[in-house]
Amino acid sequence: MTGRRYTLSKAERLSWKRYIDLLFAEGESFVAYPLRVIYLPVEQTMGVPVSFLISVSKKRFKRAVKRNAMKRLAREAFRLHKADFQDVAHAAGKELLLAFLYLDKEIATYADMEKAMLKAARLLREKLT
RNA sequence: GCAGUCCGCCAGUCUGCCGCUCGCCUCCUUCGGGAAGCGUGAGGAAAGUCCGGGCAACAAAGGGCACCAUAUUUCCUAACGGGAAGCAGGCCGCAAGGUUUGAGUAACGUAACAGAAAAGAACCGCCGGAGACGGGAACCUCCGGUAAGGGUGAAAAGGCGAGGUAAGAGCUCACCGUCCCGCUUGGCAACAAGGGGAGCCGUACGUCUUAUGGGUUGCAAGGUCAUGUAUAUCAGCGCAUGUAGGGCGACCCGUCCGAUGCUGAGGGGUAGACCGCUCGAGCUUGCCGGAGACGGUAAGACCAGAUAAAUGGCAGACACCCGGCGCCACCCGGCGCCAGGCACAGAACCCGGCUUAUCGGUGGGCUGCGUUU
Repeated sequence: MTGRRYTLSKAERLSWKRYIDLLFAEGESFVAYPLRVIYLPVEQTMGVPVSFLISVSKKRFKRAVKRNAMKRLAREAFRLHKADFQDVAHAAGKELLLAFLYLDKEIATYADMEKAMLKAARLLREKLT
């Protein structure tokens, strides 16, 4: 097998209430518009280098279809650039908990989302090194 | 052919790369899982959560009152406040057809503005009589009759014609309308048509009355397993001559109970996992019954089960729609190029409805108008 595999397993999706509470309580945040990123480096617990969640507020998109569309876009962007985040975590010697909150009130395109995700990875690298 | 109307159907398609859910199967495994292959994966409204059920937990002797909902007839259905076909009245349309209302009225209340008056109605008008003088007429005043006419209003005391009268009036008569009937015919029925009788006490809304129905909460229901931490309880050990402390007792003696520590067992239970969970008042096709909603029957297939919540992203091609330009054409229109658009909307326990949102495409029935034979 050559190159990276762009998969996204269940373990990489943050779903445990305990860790979500921990992340929102103790994590630090910055904005890579239209995303707000909340992050928290933790000791080896999850078994994967990076786990994440995406949230789109009901306030900004009333219809479930639009919320889902934004979450899918963000998820795709993360999936295709997951390696960047994994490198950061590896460099810091810890595991990363991440939350992406969508801030805009308008529907974004994939290109916008990809740009935001790359920016987020870059900023995160600066913060942790 | 154009315009309209009703009932249906569809809800972009294909290819490549990357990815997700669940199932089957093979292999690997540090038993957590991982890898390859095959299959599978949103709607007509999945929506709003407005009705009705199933299912679940809890509650519950029986009856009455109150509260809420419903209210023409027959049928359909598991059930419904839903649906089908009717009935009666109103409104819209040339028509096909659409739309809306529908238990009862004994009693009580309200009916703005306008108008004399909103229920036992005289403002104007019409008519008669009386009033000073021989009589008459007009005007005026008073008394009385009159609901035909005027005007107001959403609504004015059955309509219209004739007779009748001082003028009028169902006062009388014909027709129409209304109400009544142990009537006749048709219809399961609401009701319709006919016959006979009555000279004819309005309408809307609310209170009210009658009939029928209604226990509460919802799958975050409810159940199973249960790591870590703390802990009820029990056992053993330790601490005591059974200590500190407490009960009996006025007090002493006595007697009974008995912590705090450690180890183990262990009930409830948090995170989390699993069941509930998807085979069903189901779906597809055919046939039969029915005017229809719908019912019956035969065959076939298994058709989402996610859970910080899968069904997606990127690229390209085609189809469709709208706009612009060019060419062809008498017209309807056709072809090419360019740019843009391609709806409403995402299962969350499951069904039956209702309501609301929706770019567009398409099939059939019927109606009106036009044309041809």
